Amino acid sequence: MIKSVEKAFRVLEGLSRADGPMRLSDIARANGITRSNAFHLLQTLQELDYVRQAEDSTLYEATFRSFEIGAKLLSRNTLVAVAHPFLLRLSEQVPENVMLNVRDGLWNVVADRIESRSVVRTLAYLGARAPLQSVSSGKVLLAHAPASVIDEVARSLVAYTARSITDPDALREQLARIREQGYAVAIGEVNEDAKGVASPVRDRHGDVVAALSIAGPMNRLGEDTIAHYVALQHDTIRRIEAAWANGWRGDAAPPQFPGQASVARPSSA
Amino acid sequence: MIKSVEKAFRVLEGLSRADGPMRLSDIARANGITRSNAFHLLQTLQELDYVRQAEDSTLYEATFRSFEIGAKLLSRNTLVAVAHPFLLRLSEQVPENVMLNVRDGLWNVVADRIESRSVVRTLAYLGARAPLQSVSSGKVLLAHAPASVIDEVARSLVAYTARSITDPDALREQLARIREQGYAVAIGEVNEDAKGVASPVRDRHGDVVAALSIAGPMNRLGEDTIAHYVALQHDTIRRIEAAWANGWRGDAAPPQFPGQASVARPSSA
DNA sequence: GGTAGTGTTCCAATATTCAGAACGCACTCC
DNA sequence: GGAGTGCGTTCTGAATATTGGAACACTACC
Repeated sequence: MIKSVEKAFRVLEGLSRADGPMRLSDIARANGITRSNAFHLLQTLQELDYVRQAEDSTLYEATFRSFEIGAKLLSRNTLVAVAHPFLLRLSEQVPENVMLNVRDGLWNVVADRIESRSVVRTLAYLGARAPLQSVSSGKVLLAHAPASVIDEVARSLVAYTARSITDPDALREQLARIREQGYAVAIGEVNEDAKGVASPVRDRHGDVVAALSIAGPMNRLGEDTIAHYVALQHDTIRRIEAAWANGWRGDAAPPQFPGQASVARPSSA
Repeated sequence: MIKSVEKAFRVLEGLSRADGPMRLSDIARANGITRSNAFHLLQTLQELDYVRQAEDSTLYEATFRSFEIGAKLLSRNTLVAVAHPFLLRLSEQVPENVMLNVRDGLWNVVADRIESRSVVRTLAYLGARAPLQSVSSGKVLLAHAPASVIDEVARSLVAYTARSITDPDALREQLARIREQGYAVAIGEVNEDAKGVASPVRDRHGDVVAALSIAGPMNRLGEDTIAHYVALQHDTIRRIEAAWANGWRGDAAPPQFPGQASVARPSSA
């Protein structure tokens, strides 16, 4: 573990989480490092363009460059591009957030999302992470994940709310049921008032690569509604899979500009 | 400039740009470092959860964690959240990509985007960066940026295509016109076949904080169409500004999970 | 079964990084 | 107005963290 690298990322993460530009001293304090150390780290991050000093001020803030790394990752994911219009269509038929989720290690990540037009809605920011076992889409992804992943999750179950699953066997049973019925439901396992339904999206080999989910406040998602949403999801997924299988290969590489994350050339060879 | 930090970011950027998992040796070569050095860097990034070894393989790939940093940045931007539904509405009236852009230093960044349903469309992945002077939204943002920013851009004009602006005075003139007429057009200045229109979005103080843009293939965007789109944009922007000014304060903080980018506590105080 | 390449481990040497002190500056509070 | 506090930044020397190279076990390919 290279220490300075760890510190740099911690500092950057801290800045991205802050709700405004931060002072050097506070950054140093928050990360338990000296001011001069923080200064060096920030200067480096600044040269790399991940951090900027707010205009004519000495405060530091994160730039959107870090967004670029992750976004590039997503744009490579042709599924997200293919699915987007279908999500839109689905979103028009449903007064809740519609999301496309992928598994990232032991996490559920929101890869795309259409916000509901309702005023009351659940939180679902793009890129949001949640433990696999605690959200509906995560359960779907987990149910179809390699055994090693399931084992690891089962080994480390923690309760986030009263409804969280904590018994490994109960989890495995639930996953089996999800595989059988083709969808998963999560009720207030992360957020007390939230409820969600999710169904698996498969690639042409039949492997589950994503989960389409609909989530909203508990009281709007009764049993009948859920059943209706599952039907809508399966219908949408059928279309997505067809469009994807139809050889849609994604856009060509986006244009590159100088200074934009260029690869260092090997100096010798 | 802390070298190990720089290398770490270069490696991560490289991985995010690659179109699949990479081998250690190739990573080392691509960054001009030794294998053992690359190994240490990757191991660190792995512990920090920015990099993962593809299942039962020795290949390395970037995780979506980097996406999280950037996404958090965006989610903090309440404008993006407020504007999203309005972008959707606009997108229904227009067969092109609809984008919300913000300025990040000297770059135009796509902060939100609704993809067009048309088959032929321009590239617009979320988080994409382009030089300010070369895209329509960037021109709008530049036109309303502090003088220091304009100066810096004017000082370093480079031609990306034949149509790129290279004369500083011409640029300033164009910016003045943009401020006057309330919108900007860019024609094939980045991508030969692409054309875009953009208009400024202001906060309650009247400062320009974003640009709403519509972009598509050249042949679909004639003069009349442009005029029509500008009208639609201004209409949409009026609604966005109203909704935003109406004290919409964004969602509460999203739930946090352990292990998720936790802040190191100061050890002493 | 040799050769070439790999990912990984180990070690020692030194270049790199860091803590601390020092400085000028902007504030605040008497 | 002047002492005092806390700031961002610079500098320096000490030492530690980082790095390159050699070595290893493995695999893949002739």
